[in-house]
Amino acid sequence: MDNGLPITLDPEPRQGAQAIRRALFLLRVLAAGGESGLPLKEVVQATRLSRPTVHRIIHVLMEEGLVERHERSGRYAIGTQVPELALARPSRSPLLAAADDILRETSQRVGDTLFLTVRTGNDTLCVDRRIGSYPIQVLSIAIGARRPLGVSSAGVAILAALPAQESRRIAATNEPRFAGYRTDRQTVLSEIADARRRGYGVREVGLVQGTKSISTWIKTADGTPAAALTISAVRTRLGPRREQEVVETLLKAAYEVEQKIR
Amino acid sequence: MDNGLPITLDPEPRQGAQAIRRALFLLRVLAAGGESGLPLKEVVQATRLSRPTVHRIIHVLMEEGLVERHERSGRYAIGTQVPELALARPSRSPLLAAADDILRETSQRVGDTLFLTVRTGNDTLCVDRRIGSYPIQVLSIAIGARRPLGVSSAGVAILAALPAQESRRIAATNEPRFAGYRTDRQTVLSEIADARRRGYGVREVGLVQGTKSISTWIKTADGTPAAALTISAVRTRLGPRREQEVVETLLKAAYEVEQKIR
DNA sequence: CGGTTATTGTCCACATTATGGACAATGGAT
DNA sequence: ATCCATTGTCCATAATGTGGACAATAACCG
Repeated sequence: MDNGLPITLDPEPRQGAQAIRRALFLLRVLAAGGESGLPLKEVVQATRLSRPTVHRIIHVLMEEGLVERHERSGRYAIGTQVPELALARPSRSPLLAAADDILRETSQRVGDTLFLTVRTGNDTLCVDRRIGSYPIQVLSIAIGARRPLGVSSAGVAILAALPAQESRRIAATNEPRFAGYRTDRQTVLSEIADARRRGYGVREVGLVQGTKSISTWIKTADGTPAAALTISAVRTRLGPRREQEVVETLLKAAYEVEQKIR
Repeated sequence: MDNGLPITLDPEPRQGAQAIRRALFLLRVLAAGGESGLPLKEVVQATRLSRPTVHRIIHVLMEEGLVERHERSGRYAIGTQVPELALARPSRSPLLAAADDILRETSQRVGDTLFLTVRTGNDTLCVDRRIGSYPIQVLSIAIGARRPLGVSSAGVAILAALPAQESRRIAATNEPRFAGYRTDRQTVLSEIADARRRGYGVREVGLVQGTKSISTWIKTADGTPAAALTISAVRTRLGPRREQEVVETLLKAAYEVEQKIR
Protein backbone atom coordinates (compact mmCIF):
# COMPACT_ATOMS: atom_id res chain seq x y z
CA MET A 1 0.00 0.00 0.00
CA ASP A 2 3.00 2.30 0.32
CA ASN A 3 2.82 4.48 -2.76
CA GLY A 4 5.64 6.79 -1.78
CA LEU A 5 3.35 9.66 -0.92
CA PRO A 6 4.04 11.47 2.33
CA ILE A 7 1.22 9.85 4.24
CA THR A 8 1.43 10.81 7.88
CA LEU A 9 1.58 7.62 9.86
CA ASP A 10 1.13 7.77 13.56
CA PRO A 11 4.52 7.57 15.18
CA GLU A 12 4.71 4.50 17.32
CA PRO A 13 2.86 5.28 20.50
CA ARG A 14 4.79 6.14 23.58
CA GLN A 15 5.22 3.48 26.20
CA GLY A 16 4.98 3.59 29.94
CA ALA A 17 1.41 4.61 30.37
CA GLN A 18 -0.77 1.59 30.01
CA ALA A 19 -2.83 2.50 33.04
CA ILE A 20 -3.39 6.06 31.88
CA ARG A 21 -4.45 4.95 28.44
CA ARG A 22 -6.85 2.49 29.95
CA ALA A 23 -8.32 5.11 32.22
CA LEU A 24 -8.88 7.47 29.33
CA PHE A 25 -10.44 4.73 27.27
CA LEU A 26 -12.77 4.07 30.14
CA LEU A 27 -13.71 7.71 30.24
CA ARG A 28 -14.61 7.66 26.59
CA VAL A 29 -16.70 4.56 27.01
CA LEU A 30 -18.47 6.20 29.91
CA ALA A 31 -18.96 9.32 27.84
CA ALA A 32 -20.77 7.16 25.31
CA GLY A 33 -23.15 6.29 28.12
CA GLY A 34 -24.22 9.91 28.30
CA GLU A 35 -26.08 11.30 31.26
CA SER A 36 -27.54 8.00 32.36
CA GLY A 37 -24.22 6.22 32.31
CA LEU A 38 -23.44 2.54 32.07
CA PRO A 39 -23.37 -0.41 34.44
CA LEU A 40 -19.97 -1.84 35.20
CA LYS A 41 -20.69 -4.92 33.18
CA GLU A 42 -21.15 -3.00 29.97
CA VAL A 43 -18.00 -1.05 30.54
CA VAL A 44 -16.15 -4.32 30.96
CA GLN A 45 -17.60 -5.67 27.75
CA ALA A 46 -16.87 -2.54 25.77
CA THR A 47 -13.29 -2.28 26.98
CA ARG A 48 -12.32 -5.95 26.98
CA LEU A 49 -10.42 -5.32 30.18
CA SER A 50 -10.69 -7.58 33.18
CA ARG A 51 -13.41 -6.72 35.62
CA PRO A 52 -11.11 -6.05 38.57
CA THR A 53 -9.14 -3.63 36.44
CA VAL A 54 -12.19 -1.77 35.28
CA HIS A 55 -13.52 -1.70 38.79
CA ARG A 56 -10.32 -0.35 40.24
CA ILE A 57 -9.82 2.31 37.60
CA ILE A 58 -13.41 3.44 37.67
CA HIS A 59 -13.34 3.84 41.41
CA VAL A 60 -10.18 5.84 41.32
CA LEU A 61 -11.78 8.07 38.73
CA MET A 62 -14.71 8.44 41.10
CA GLU A 63 -12.46 9.47 43.95
CA GLU A 64 -10.94 12.00 41.61
CA GLY A 65 -14.34 13.32 40.59
CA LEU A 66 -14.09 12.43 36.92
CA VAL A 67 -16.74 9.76 37.28
CA GLU A 68 -19.96 9.71 39.24
CA ARG A 69 -22.16 6.90 40.26
CA HIS A 70 -25.88 7.37 40.05
CA GLU A 71 -27.51 6.78 43.37
CA ARG A 72 -30.47 4.77 42.20
CA SER A 73 -29.24 2.82 39.23
CA GLY A 74 -25.65 2.22 40.31
CA ARG A 75 -24.58 3.18 36.82
CA TYR A 76 -21.32 4.98 36.22
CA ALA A 77 -21.19 8.24 34.29
CA ILE A 78 -18.93 11.17 33.49
CA GLY A 79 -18.50 13.36 36.58
CA THR A 80 -18.54 17.05 37.33
CA GLN A 81 -14.79 17.51 37.05
CA VAL A 82 -14.81 16.93 33.35
CA PRO A 83 -16.75 20.04 32.35
CA GLU A 84 -14.72 21.89 34.93
CA LEU A 85 -11.52 20.95 33.17
CA ALA A 86 -13.15 21.91 29.91
CA LEU A 87 -13.54 25.50 31.10
CA ALA A 88 -9.84 25.90 30.44
CA ARG A 89 -10.60 26.01 26.76
CA PRO A 90 -12.25 28.60 24.55
CA SER A 91 -15.93 27.95 24.42
CA ARG A 92 -16.38 27.39 20.72
CA SER A 93 -14.18 25.44 18.37
CA PRO A 94 -13.19 26.87 14.98
CA LEU A 95 -15.13 24.09 13.29
CA LEU A 96 -18.36 24.93 15.06
CA ALA A 97 -17.93 28.58 14.32
CA ALA A 98 -17.24 27.92 10.66
CA ALA A 99 -20.14 25.54 10.29
CA ASP A 100 -22.69 27.68 12.08
CA ASP A 101 -24.07 29.73 9.19
CA ILE A 102 -23.71 26.97 6.67
CA LEU A 103 -25.63 24.54 8.84
CA ARG A 104 -28.43 27.01 9.34
CA GLU A 105 -28.82 27.79 5.67
CA THR A 106 -28.54 24.20 4.58
CA SER A 107 -31.04 22.89 7.08
CA GLN A 108 -33.49 25.54 5.99
CA ARG A 109 -33.00 24.60 2.38
CA VAL A 110 -33.43 20.85 2.79
CA GLY A 111 -36.01 20.94 5.56
CA ASP A 112 -34.69 17.91 7.44
CA THR A 113 -32.49 17.60 10.48
CA LEU A 114 -28.77 18.12 9.98
CA PHE A 115 -26.04 16.83 12.25
CA LEU A 116 -22.44 17.86 12.55
CA THR A 117 -20.36 15.00 13.83
CA VAL A 118 -16.66 14.94 14.64
CA ARG A 119 -14.27 12.13 15.13
CA THR A 120 -12.80 11.86 18.58
CA GLY A 121 -10.45 8.94 18.96
CA ASN A 122 -12.33 5.88 17.79
CA ASP A 123 -15.72 7.46 18.33
CA THR A 124 -18.06 9.80 16.55
CA LEU A 125 -19.43 12.67 18.56
CA CYS A 126 -22.41 14.77 17.57
CA VAL A 127 -21.45 18.39 18.20
CA ASP A 128 -24.27 20.28 16.53
CA ARG A 129 -27.79 19.63 15.35
CA ARG A 130 -30.19 21.77 13.35
CA ILE A 131 -33.83 20.95 13.09
CA GLY A 132 -35.52 21.49 9.76
CA SER A 133 -38.97 22.76 8.87
CA TYR A 134 -40.61 19.57 7.65
CA PRO A 135 -43.19 18.37 10.19
CA ILE A 136 -41.57 14.97 10.72
CA GLN A 137 -38.05 15.27 12.06
CA VAL A 138 -35.57 12.62 13.14
CA LEU A 139 -34.19 13.73 16.47
CA SER A 140 -32.83 10.46 17.78
CA ILE A 141 -29.29 11.79 18.04
CA ALA A 142 -28.70 14.57 20.55
CA ILE A 143 -25.72 16.85 20.82
CA GLY A 144 -23.16 14.94 22.86
CA ALA A 145 -24.19 11.55 21.52
CA ARG A 146 -21.16 9.39 21.09
CA ARG A 147 -20.85 6.10 19.26
CA PRO A 148 -18.10 3.88 18.00
CA LEU A 149 -16.88 4.95 14.57
CA GLY A 150 -18.68 2.76 12.08
CA VAL A 151 -22.15 2.37 13.52
CA SER A 152 -23.68 5.52 12.08
CA SER A 153 -23.60 6.95 8.59
CA ALA A 154 -21.44 9.77 9.91
CA GLY A 155 -18.99 7.26 11.32
CA VAL A 156 -18.91 5.34 8.07
CA ALA A 157 -18.33 8.55 6.14
CA ILE A 158 -15.44 9.53 8.37
CA LEU A 159 -13.90 6.08 8.11
CA ALA A 160 -14.28 6.21 4.35
CA ALA A 161 -12.37 9.46 4.28
CA LEU A 162 -9.46 7.99 6.24
CA PRO A 163 -6.62 5.98 4.72
CA ALA A 164 -7.77 2.39 4.22
CA GLN A 165 -5.19 1.13 6.65
CA GLU A 166 -6.40 3.31 9.46
CA SER A 167 -10.08 2.68 8.87
CA ARG A 168 -9.40 -1.03 9.02
CA ARG A 169 -7.46 -0.62 12.24
CA ILE A 170 -10.31 1.33 13.83
CA ALA A 171 -12.92 -1.15 12.67
CA ALA A 172 -10.88 -3.88 14.31
CA THR A 173 -10.46 -1.92 17.52
CA ASN A 174 -14.14 -1.12 17.76
CA GLU A 175 -15.24 -4.65 16.95
CA PRO A 176 -16.09 -5.57 20.55
CA ARG A 177 -18.41 -2.60 20.75
CA PHE A 178 -20.30 -3.25 17.52
CA ALA A 179 -22.54 -5.93 18.96
CA GLY A 180 -24.32 -3.37 21.09
CA TYR A 181 -25.35 -1.54 17.93
CA ARG A 182 -26.47 -4.58 15.96
CA THR A 183 -23.70 -4.53 13.42
CA ASP A 184 -20.35 -6.23 12.93
CA ARG A 185 -16.99 -5.64 11.39
CA GLN A 186 -17.77 -7.17 8.02
CA THR A 187 -20.84 -5.03 7.55
CA VAL A 188 -18.98 -1.90 8.55
CA LEU A 189 -16.11 -2.62 6.19
CA SER A 190 -18.43 -3.10 3.26
CA GLU A 191 -20.33 0.07 4.10
CA ILE A 192 -17.04 1.92 4.12
CA ALA A 193 -16.17 0.52 0.72
CA ASP A 194 -19.57 1.58 -0.62
CA ALA A 195 -19.14 5.07 0.77
CA ARG A 196 -15.72 5.42 -0.84
CA ARG A 197 -17.15 4.44 -4.18
CA ARG A 198 -20.14 6.76 -3.91
CA GLY A 199 -18.40 9.69 -2.29
CA TYR A 200 -20.76 9.78 0.67
CA GLY A 201 -22.12 7.50 3.37
CA VAL A 202 -25.65 6.14 3.47
CA ARG A 203 -27.57 4.19 6.07
CA GLU A 204 -30.78 2.69 4.89
CA VAL A 205 -31.39 1.04 8.21
CA GLY A 206 -30.84 3.77 10.76
CA LEU A 207 -30.62 2.95 14.41
CA VAL A 208 -34.17 4.16 14.51
CA GLN A 209 -36.66 2.15 12.46
CA GLY A 210 -37.81 3.70 9.25
CA THR A 211 -35.20 6.42 9.04
CA LYS A 212 -32.42 6.96 6.57
CA SER A 213 -29.26 9.01 6.85
CA ILE A 214 -26.78 10.43 4.38
CA SER A 215 -23.38 11.78 5.39
CA THR A 216 -20.66 13.66 3.60
CA TRP A 217 -17.23 14.23 5.03
CA ILE A 218 -15.39 17.44 5.74
CA LYS A 219 -11.62 17.34 5.41
CA THR A 220 -8.99 19.59 6.88
CA ALA A 221 -6.20 21.07 4.82
CA ASP A 222 -4.00 18.04 5.42
CA GLY A 223 -6.62 15.67 4.07
CA THR A 224 -7.72 14.08 7.32
CA PRO A 225 -11.46 14.07 7.89
CA ALA A 226 -12.47 16.68 10.45
CA ALA A 227 -16.15 15.97 10.64
CA ALA A 228 -19.19 14.60 8.87
CA LEU A 229 -22.29 16.42 7.78
CA THR A 230 -25.39 14.24 8.06
CA ILE A 231 -28.99 14.51 7.09
CA SER A 232 -31.55 12.23 8.71
CA ALA A 233 -35.14 11.82 7.64
CA VAL A 234 -37.90 9.27 7.48
CA ARG A 235 -36.97 6.92 4.71
CA THR A 236 -39.80 7.84 2.41
CA ARG A 237 -38.45 11.37 2.21
CA LEU A 238 -35.12 10.20 0.83
CA GLY A 239 -36.01 8.24 -2.29
CA PRO A 240 -33.53 7.96 -5.18
CA ARG A 241 -34.35 11.27 -6.83
CA ARG A 242 -34.31 13.37 -3.70
CA GLU A 243 -31.21 11.54 -2.47
CA GLN A 244 -29.32 12.95 -5.45
CA GLU A 245 -30.50 16.49 -4.78
CA VAL A 246 -29.75 16.30 -1.11
CA VAL A 247 -26.31 14.82 -1.66
CA GLU A 248 -25.42 17.69 -3.92
CA THR A 249 -26.50 20.17 -1.30
CA LEU A 250 -24.55 18.38 1.40
CA LEU A 251 -21.42 18.11 -0.69
CA LYS A 252 -21.58 21.80 -1.40
CA ALA A 253 -22.11 22.66 2.24
CA ALA A 254 -19.23 20.41 3.28
CA TYR A 255 -17.01 22.08 0.72
CA GLU A 256 -17.89 25.50 2.08
CA VAL A 257 -17.04 24.47 5.62
CA GLU A 258 -13.76 23.05 4.38
CA GLN A 259 -12.89 26.39 2.84
CA LYS A 260 -13.70 28.27 6.01
CA ILE A 261 -11.55 26.19 8.33
CA ARG A 262 -8.37 26.49 6.29
CA MET B 1 -8.72 15.78 67.39
CA ASP B 2 -11.25 12.96 67.36
CA ASN B 3 -14.21 14.26 69.27
CA GLY B 4 -16.50 11.36 68.55
CA LEU B 5 -18.68 13.36 66.20
CA PRO B 6 -19.59 11.66 62.96
CA ILE B 7 -17.26 13.70 60.82
CA THR B 8 -17.04 12.19 57.37
CA LEU B 9 -13.44 11.29 56.82
CA ASP B 10 -12.27 10.37 53.37
CA PRO B 11 -11.96 6.64 53.26
CA GLU B 12 -8.38 5.68 52.63
CA PRO B 13 -7.80 6.20 48.96
CA ARG B 14 -7.76 3.22 46.69
CA GLN B 15 -4.41 1.90 45.61
CA GLY B 16 -3.17 0.68 42.32
CA ALA B 17 -3.52 3.80 40.27
CA GLN B 18 -0.57 6.00 40.95
CA ALA B 19 -0.08 6.76 37.29
CA ILE B 20 -3.71 7.64 36.73
CA ARG B 21 -3.78 9.94 39.71
CA ARG B 22 -0.67 11.64 38.49
CA ALA B 23 -2.09 12.09 35.04
CA LEU B 24 -5.26 13.65 36.41
CA PHE B 25 -3.27 15.93 38.64
CA LEU B 26 -1.33 17.03 35.60
CA LEU B 27 -4.56 17.76 33.79
CA ARG B 28 -5.71 19.99 36.61
CA VAL B 29 -2.44 21.83 36.67
CA LEU B 30 -2.69 22.34 32.94
CA ALA B 31 -6.27 23.51 33.34
CA ALA B 32 -4.95 26.19 35.65
CA GLY B 33 -2.84 27.34 32.75
CA GLY B 34 -5.99 28.18 30.85
CA GLU B 35 -5.98 28.73 27.12
CA SER B 36 -2.36 29.74 26.91
CA GLY B 37 -1.14 26.73 28.82
CA LEU B 38 2.09 26.20 30.70
CA PRO B 39 5.66 25.31 29.83
CA LEU B 40 6.84 21.89 30.95
CA LYS B 41 9.06 23.39 33.60
CA GLU B 42 6.19 25.01 35.42
CA VAL B 43 4.18 21.84 35.31
CA VAL B 44 7.12 20.03 36.87
CA GLN B 45 7.38 22.62 39.61
CA ALA B 46 3.69 22.62 40.36
CA THR B 47 3.43 18.85 40.53
CA ARG B 48 6.70 18.03 42.26
CA LEU B 49 7.07 15.06 39.99
CA SER B 50 10.27 14.23 38.20
CA ARG B 51 10.70 15.80 34.82
CA PRO B 52 10.83 12.55 32.87
CA THR B 53 7.60 11.46 34.47
CA VAL B 54 5.82 14.68 33.66
CA HIS B 55 7.20 14.59 30.17
CA ARG B 56 6.06 11.05 29.54
CA ILE B 57 2.60 11.52 30.97
CA ILE B 58 2.02 14.79 29.20
CA HIS B 59 3.00 13.30 25.88
CA VAL B 60 0.72 10.35 26.34
CA LEU B 61 -2.07 12.76 27.13
CA MET B 62 -1.21 14.57 23.91
CA GLU B 63 -1.41 11.39 21.89
CA GLU B 64 -4.78 10.79 23.48
CA GLY B 65 -5.94 14.29 22.63
CA LEU B 66 -6.47 15.48 26.17
CA VAL B 67 -3.55 17.84 25.94
CA GLU B 68 -2.40 20.10 23.12
CA ARG B 69 0.83 21.81 22.53
CA HIS B 70 0.78 25.32 21.19
CA GLU B 71 2.71 25.58 17.99
CA ARG B 72 4.50 28.81 18.71
CA SER B 73 5.12 28.84 22.40
CA GLY B 74 5.63 25.14 23.01
CA ARG B 75 3.33 25.43 26.00
CA TYR B 76 1.05 22.61 26.99
CA ALA B 77 -2.67 23.14 27.46
CA ILE B 78 -5.93 21.28 27.83
CA GLY B 79 -6.90 19.68 24.51
CA THR B 80 -10.03 19.32 22.47
CA GLN B 81 -11.02 15.95 23.88
CA VAL B 82 -11.82 17.39 27.25
CA PRO B 83 -14.81 19.48 26.20
CA GLU B 84 -15.83 16.57 24.03
CA LEU B 85 -16.00 14.32 27.05
CA ALA B 86 -17.87 17.04 28.86
CA LEU B 87 -20.70 16.84 26.34
CA ALA B 88 -21.77 13.65 28.08
CA ARG B 89 -23.12 15.76 30.91
CA PRO B 90 -26.11 18.05 31.17
CA SER B 91 -25.08 21.50 30.15
CA ARG B 92 -25.79 23.33 33.34
CA SER B 93 -25.15 22.24 36.90
CA PRO B 94 -27.83 22.59 39.57
CA LEU B 95 -25.66 25.11 41.36
CA LEU B 96 -25.40 27.39 38.37
CA ALA B 97 -29.09 27.15 37.73
CA ALA B 98 -29.91 27.96 41.34
CA ALA B 99 -27.50 30.85 41.51
CA ASP B 100 -28.50 32.43 38.22
CA ASP B 101 -31.28 34.77 39.36
CA ILE B 102 -29.71 35.50 42.70
CA LEU B 103 -26.44 36.50 41.12
CA ARG B 104 -28.18 38.82 38.70
CA GLU B 105 -30.24 40.56 41.35
CA THR B 106 -27.37 40.84 43.77
CA SER B 107 -24.91 42.23 41.26
CA GLN B 108 -27.48 44.83 40.25
CA ARG B 109 -28.01 45.78 43.85
CA VAL B 110 -24.34 46.14 44.80
CA GLY B 111 -23.07 47.47 41.49
CA ASP B 112 -19.75 45.62 41.57
CA THR B 113 -18.63 42.43 39.93
CA LEU B 114 -19.73 39.18 41.49
CA PHE B 115 -18.04 35.81 41.08
CA LEU B 116 -19.33 32.35 41.74
CA THR B 117 -16.47 30.02 42.53
CA VAL B 118 -16.56 26.30 43.22
CA ARG B 119 -14.09 23.98 44.76
CA THR B 120 -12.74 21.31 42.49
CA GLY B 121 -10.20 19.08 44.15
CA ASN B 122 -7.59 21.36 45.63
CA ASP B 123 -8.42 24.26 43.34
CA THR B 124 -10.94 27.01 43.09
CA LEU B 125 -12.67 27.43 39.78
CA CYS B 126 -14.62 30.48 38.71
CA VAL B 127 -17.83 29.24 37.12
CA ASP B 128 -19.84 32.42 36.77
CA ARG B 129 -19.25 36.15 36.72
CA ARG B 130 -21.68 39.07 36.71
CA ILE B 131 -20.56 42.54 35.92
CA GLY B 132 -22.05 45.38 37.91
CA SER B 133 -23.14 48.85 36.90
CA TYR B 134 -20.47 50.97 38.57
CA PRO B 135 -18.09 52.41 35.93
CA ILE B 136 -14.98 50.81 37.42
CA GLN B 137 -15.18 47.03 37.47
CA VAL B 138 -12.64 44.41 38.50
CA LEU B 139 -12.62 41.82 35.76
CA SER B 140 -9.29 40.15 36.40
CA ILE B 141 -10.84 36.75 36.97
CA ALA B 142 -12.55 35.17 34.01
CA ILE B 143 -14.91 32.23 33.95
CA GLY B 144 -12.73 29.16 33.89
CA ALA B 145 -9.97 30.73 35.98
CA ARG B 146 -8.51 28.14 38.28
CA ARG B 147 -6.19 28.67 41.20
CA PRO B 148 -4.96 26.68 44.16
CA LEU B 149 -7.38 26.83 47.09
CA GLY B 150 -6.05 29.52 49.40
CA VAL B 151 -4.74 32.19 47.07
CA SER B 152 -7.99 34.05 46.50
CA SER B 153 -10.60 35.28 48.92
CA ALA B 154 -12.96 32.69 47.49
CA GLY B 155 -10.43 29.97 48.17
CA VAL B 156 -9.89 31.19 51.70
CA ALA B 157 -13.63 31.29 52.30
CA ILE B 158 -14.07 27.74 51.08
CA LEU B 159 -11.17 26.52 53.20
CA ALA B 160 -12.64 28.32 56.19
CA ALA B 161 -15.90 26.47 55.68
CA LEU B 162 -14.17 23.09 55.65
CA PRO B 163 -13.23 21.11 58.75
CA ALA B 164 -9.96 22.47 60.16
CA GLN B 165 -8.21 19.21 59.53
CA GLU B 166 -9.04 19.17 55.86
CA SER B 167 -8.23 22.81 55.25
CA ARG B 168 -4.83 22.25 56.83
CA ARG B 169 -4.25 19.23 54.66
CA ILE B 170 -5.12 21.18 51.52
CA ALA B 171 -2.94 24.11 52.51
CA ALA B 172 -0.06 21.69 52.92
CA THR B 173 -0.75 20.00 49.60
CA ASN B 174 -0.93 23.28 47.75
CA GLU B 175 2.15 24.72 49.40
CA PRO B 176 4.45 24.17 46.42
CA ARG B 177 2.09 26.13 44.23
CA PHE B 178 1.70 29.12 46.53
CA ALA B 179 4.98 30.71 45.56
CA GLY B 180 3.64 31.49 42.10
CA TYR B 181 0.91 33.60 43.69
CA ARG B 182 3.10 35.47 46.14
CA THR B 183 1.77 33.88 49.26
CA ASP B 184 2.74 31.02 51.55
CA ARG B 185 1.22 28.48 53.86
CA GLN B 186 1.47 30.53 57.03
CA THR B 187 -0.32 33.50 55.48
CA VAL B 188 -3.04 31.31 54.09
CA LEU B 189 -3.60 29.58 57.41
CA SER B 190 -3.96 32.86 59.24
CA GLU B 191 -6.33 34.19 56.60
CA ILE B 192 -8.44 31.08 57.05
CA ALA B 193 -8.52 31.64 60.80
CA ASP B 194 -9.58 35.26 60.27
CA ALA B 195 -12.32 34.21 57.88
CA ARG B 196 -13.67 31.65 60.35
CA ARG B 197 -13.85 34.28 63.04
CA ARG B 198 -15.51 36.88 60.82
CA GLY B 199 -17.82 34.56 58.95
CA TYR B 200 -16.52 35.61 55.55
CA GLY B 201 -13.25 35.91 53.66
CA VAL B 202 -11.50 39.17 52.80
CA ARG B 203 -8.53 39.98 50.66
CA GLU B 204 -7.19 43.46 51.07
CA VAL B 205 -4.36 42.81 48.70
CA GLY B 206 -5.99 41.25 45.68
CA LEU B 207 -3.91 39.65 43.01
CA VAL B 208 -4.54 42.86 41.14
CA GLN B 209 -3.13 46.00 42.74
CA GLY B 210 -5.61 48.24 44.48
CA THR B 211 -8.51 45.82 44.51
CA LYS B 212 -10.28 44.19 47.39
CA SER B 213 -12.45 41.10 47.52
CA ILE B 214 -14.98 39.71 49.95
CA SER B 215 -16.27 36.16 49.82
CA THR B 216 -19.00 34.26 51.59
CA TRP B 217 -19.40 30.53 51.40
CA ILE B 218 -22.33 28.45 50.24
CA LYS B 219 -22.82 25.10 51.92
CA THR B 220 -24.66 22.04 50.76
CA ALA B 221 -27.14 20.20 52.95
CA ASP B 222 -24.39 18.02 54.40
CA GLY B 223 -22.39 21.04 55.53
CA THR B 224 -19.58 20.88 53.00
CA PRO B 225 -18.92 24.10 51.16
CA ALA B 226 -20.24 23.97 47.62
CA ALA B 227 -19.05 27.33 46.41
CA ALA B 228 -18.08 30.87 47.31
CA LEU B 229 -19.78 34.10 46.39
CA THR B 230 -17.30 36.89 45.87
CA ILE B 231 -17.45 40.59 45.26
CA SER B 232 -14.44 42.39 43.85
CA ALA B 233 -14.02 46.14 43.60
CA VAL B 234 -11.41 48.82 43.73
CA ARG B 235 -10.36 49.10 47.34
CA THR B 236 -11.74 52.57 47.89
CA ARG B 237 -15.22 51.30 47.16
CA LEU B 238 -15.07 48.79 50.00
CA GLY B 239 -14.31 50.87 53.08
CA PRO B 240 -15.44 49.72 56.54
CA ARG B 241 -18.98 50.99 56.36
CA ARG B 242 -19.76 49.68 52.89
CA GLU B 243 -18.02 46.42 53.72
CA GLN B 244 -20.65 45.77 56.36
CA GLU B 245 -23.51 46.50 53.98
CA VAL B 246 -22.04 44.39 51.21
CA VAL B 247 -21.31 41.48 53.53
CA GLU B 248 -24.92 41.43 54.65
CA THR B 249 -26.08 41.34 51.06
CA LEU B 250 -23.67 38.57 50.19
CA LEU B 251 -24.59 36.48 53.20
CA LYS B 252 -28.23 36.79 52.32
CA ALA B 253 -27.60 35.84 48.69
CA ALA B 254 -25.50 32.86 49.77
CA TYR B 255 -28.27 31.75 52.08
CA GLU B 256 -30.80 31.93 49.26
CA VAL B 257 -28.64 29.81 47.00
CA GLU B 258 -28.19 27.30 49.80
CA GLN B 259 -31.95 26.98 50.12
CA LYS B 260 -32.39 26.47 46.41
CA ILE B 261 -29.90 23.66 46.06
CA ARG B 262 -31.33 21.50 48.81
C1' DC C 1 28.43 34.23 14.70
C1' DG C 2 30.69 30.71 18.75
C1' DG C 3 29.74 29.99 23.30
C1' DT C 4 26.87 29.54 27.30
C1' DT C 5 22.63 28.52 29.65
C1' DA C 6 17.87 27.06 30.01
C1' DT C 7 14.68 24.01 28.62
C1' DT C 8 13.01 19.91 26.55
C1' DG C 9 13.66 15.12 25.14
C1' DT C 10 15.39 10.18 25.58
C1' DC C 11 17.31 5.83 27.69
C1' DC C 12 17.24 1.96 30.53
C1' DA C 13 18.25 -0.84 35.02
C1' DC C 14 15.37 -1.49 38.58
C1' DA C 15 11.65 -1.42 42.25
C1' DT C 16 7.13 -0.38 42.56
C1' DT C 17 2.94 -0.61 40.71
C1' DA C 18 -0.91 -2.46 38.45
C1' DT C 19 -2.78 -6.77 36.96
C1' DG C 20 -6.34 -10.46 36.82
C1' DG C 21 -7.62 -15.18 38.59
C1' DA C 22 -10.09 -16.73 42.32
C1' DC C 23 -13.14 -15.95 45.95
C1' DA C 24 -16.71 -13.02 48.63
C1' DA C 25 -20.55 -10.06 49.10
C1' DT C 26 -24.63 -7.91 47.66
C1' DG C 27 -29.21 -7.59 45.88
C1' DG C 28 -33.01 -8.70 42.85
C1' DA C 29 -35.99 -12.20 41.16
C1' DT C 30 -39.08 -16.11 41.89
C1' DA D 1 -35.50 -19.36 51.12
C1' DT D 2 -32.71 -20.26 47.01
C1' DC D 3 -30.77 -18.90 42.87
C1' DC D 4 -28.55 -16.01 39.53
C1' DA D 5 -26.55 -11.69 38.11
C1' DT D 6 -23.79 -8.23 39.22
C1' DT D 7 -20.51 -5.83 41.94
C1' DG D 8 -16.64 -5.82 45.17
C1' DT D 9 -12.09 -7.45 47.25
C1' DC D 10 -7.55 -9.97 47.84
C1' DC D 11 -2.94 -10.84 46.83
C1' DA D 12 1.02 -13.41 44.45
C1' DT D 13 3.26 -12.16 40.51
C1' DA D 14 4.67 -10.09 36.10
C1' DA D 15 4.88 -6.08 33.89
C1' DT D 16 4.67 -1.50 34.11
C1' DG D 17 6.18 3.03 35.21
C1' DT D 18 9.92 5.44 37.45
C1' DG D 19 13.65 8.89 37.71
C1' DG D 20 18.84 9.46 37.58
C1' DA D 21 21.96 10.36 34.09
C1' DC D 22 22.90 11.79 29.57
C1' DA D 23 21.59 14.04 24.89
C1' DA D 24 19.53 17.30 22.01
C1' DT D 25 17.59 21.47 21.02
C1' DA D 26 16.27 26.39 21.65
C1' DA D 27 17.06 30.87 23.55
C1' DC D 28 20.14 34.24 24.87
C1' DC D 29 24.20 37.17 24.64
C1' DG D 30 28.54 39.49 24.05
